[in-house]
Amino acid sequence: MDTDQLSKICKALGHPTRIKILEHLIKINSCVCGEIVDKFPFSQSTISQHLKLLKESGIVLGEVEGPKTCYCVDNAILDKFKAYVSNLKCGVTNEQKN
Amino acid sequence: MDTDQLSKICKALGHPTRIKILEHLIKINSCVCGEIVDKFPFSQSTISQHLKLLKESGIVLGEVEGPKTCYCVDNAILDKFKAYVSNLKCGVTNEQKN
DNA sequence: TTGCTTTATCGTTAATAGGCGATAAACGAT
DNA sequence: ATCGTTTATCGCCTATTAACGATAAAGCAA
Repeated sequence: MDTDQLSKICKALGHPTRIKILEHLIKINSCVCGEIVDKFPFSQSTISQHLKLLKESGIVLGEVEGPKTCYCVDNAILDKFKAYVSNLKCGVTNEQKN
Repeated sequence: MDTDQLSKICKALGHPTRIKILEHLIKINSCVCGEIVDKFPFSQSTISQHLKLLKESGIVLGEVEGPKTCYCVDNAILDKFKAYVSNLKCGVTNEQKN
């Protein structure tokens, strides 16, 4: 993961609602858009937009299932993100691979 | 660390230049603004603005030393940030304290 | 086909971000 | 008191974001 991709993920997580959506997806593993809409005090279009940004950052995947869309976390990307953040420490910070 | 604070830090890191500045600060531990300006292809005002955002997020501290300002990482906040991200995993995700 | 449900997109508005040059402010030195 | 250095802020412009309602699009059911 390079700086650009990391910054995109961070940007996607730079909004409390999107963090909560991500945490929700992690917790229940997979979720249809409408169920997420029900959990938050925003309109369907707003949540759809948040999901779009999360998807564009790569941290979330969306799969169309009939008329619905099922969202889930991309665990490979999440792991890379976590690894990058974990490695933010003195000296070793700038040498992590992938 | 709550969702709002986390989202602010993520937002601050939602730009590649600010991630690089943070990594630079981590690597050399402490740095005067001018030295950072020299390392990046942007104007002094732009870098100063980036530093301001990093400072407002809490991840970076700025200390005035005479005519200069010395920036360094707030390791307590950085550690909390890293802990929060590390705990983003199935089931346990939403239960971490401070 | 006609409808129903679900989700994505469009259009709008207000606010925020990113970049710059110019200027102000703070301080040390002369 | 003035100058030089360093950093912060202002003003400007453009681009992006956040929110909404309205509408389109996709698929299932009858």
